[in-house]
Amino acid sequence: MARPRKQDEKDIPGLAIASARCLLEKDGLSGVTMARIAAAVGCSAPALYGHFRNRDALLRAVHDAGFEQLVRDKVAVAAQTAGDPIGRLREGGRAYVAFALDNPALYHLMFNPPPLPEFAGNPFEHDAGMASLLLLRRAVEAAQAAGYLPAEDADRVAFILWSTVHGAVSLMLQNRAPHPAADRQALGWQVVDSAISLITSSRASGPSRDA
Amino acid sequence: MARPRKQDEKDIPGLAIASARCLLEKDGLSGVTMARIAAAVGCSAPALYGHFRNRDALLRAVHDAGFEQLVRDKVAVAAQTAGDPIGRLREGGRAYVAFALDNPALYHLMFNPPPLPEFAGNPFEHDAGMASLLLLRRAVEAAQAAGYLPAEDADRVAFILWSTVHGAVSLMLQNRAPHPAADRQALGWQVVDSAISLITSSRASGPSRDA
DNA sequence: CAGGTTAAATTAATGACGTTCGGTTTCTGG
DNA sequence: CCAGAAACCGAACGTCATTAATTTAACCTG
Repeated sequence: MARPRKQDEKDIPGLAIASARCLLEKDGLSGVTMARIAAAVGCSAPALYGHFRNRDALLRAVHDAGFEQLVRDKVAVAAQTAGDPIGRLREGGRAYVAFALDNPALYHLMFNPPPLPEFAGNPFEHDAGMASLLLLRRAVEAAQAAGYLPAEDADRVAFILWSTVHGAVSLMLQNRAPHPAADRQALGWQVVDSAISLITSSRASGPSRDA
Repeated sequence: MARPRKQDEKDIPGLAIASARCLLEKDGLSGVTMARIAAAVGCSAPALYGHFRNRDALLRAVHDAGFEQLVRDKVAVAAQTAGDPIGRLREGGRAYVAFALDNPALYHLMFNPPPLPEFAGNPFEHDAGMASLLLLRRAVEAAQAAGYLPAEDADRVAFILWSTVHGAVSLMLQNRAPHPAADRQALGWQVVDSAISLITSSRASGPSRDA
């Protein structure tokens, strides 16, 4: 019972991430213990330390895997909305809402990641979440090419759109939306539409901000 | 060394909440341990259990205290903006941004509260956060009385405004805003102004949503 | 004012968890 | 076939939240 035979090799990193994600949705973050992950993988807890520096690093890997799936979802939407920048923004936003509502605990982890001292110096470079912002910025730039918000900074517009939708699903996942029992997806879609109206209403008149 | 003399009585609940809040901003959530809180209060760790059911309950008290301060801040703003609904929304939003940026760890706790099984059945009734939403809704209703967004549901508009600003400060506090080194307060104010433009741009034409 | 009950702490103990250590088995390169 | 590296396990350690047993002060009740 030490090193396994080659035929018995297991993909411990992959299984650990998948098991942790499963435990996360089932029992919440505090239910994700090294011992339980190991039991689900079929190894001992110390074996996980051969593949992840510590528990936070494993959770960070789950976090990254979540963003990778989110990016995949958004790329799939983008492929179906070529030539329609506003439609792409709308469908991308709806995919985002669906992802958050389908994976609430994972979404929570993605936006409340464990602090990683090794990356503290430059979180921007190592954060998988920024890839998803890049996709959004490209969609905003496409909308600008179609005549919307011509004078605005695409990064800033993308940030505001992301803020609105992220804020809404965050509040919904904590039962802080009005009428908590009501249909969450419908509310999420309304928020997406309101955010997009910030852009669509701009074609006739310039933005009305004053800062 | 058991029960203290009356002259030595301490306000353990109050001191514990204040100490926990101080530790929270200094060392993060994982630095807030019962032993450290007790040391700061000047008592032993088990003594805290006479005033709080467990650590989560103590953190929930910190969470509630944070919302109480936030509401105080917003009430102070409201007192200075009587008769100017749009100005009240703008200044209220700026006060919100300032609170979040001044108390980042507390803000994080307020919007990622520990799960309380005893209140799981009806979080709406027991959540101090909802009081702050009520203030916002009143401001929206005042704006509607002044002719903005006449046909919209005030709850829904308030939720969207809150979502936008909350989402933006949440992302900023995690270094997920563009240009992370730039002035955060300025970006927060821009977001507030953009959100308010959703309302101000509505007086001429109705909302352009389609859901 | 004596004596018993309650209240509010204390120290000690328990149990779960993350993590490290030492040893054992298997793989790999010569 | 053999040395060394790699991968894993069981046991052990330290920290932390929480509970148990105990002590002392305050509060009645006569």
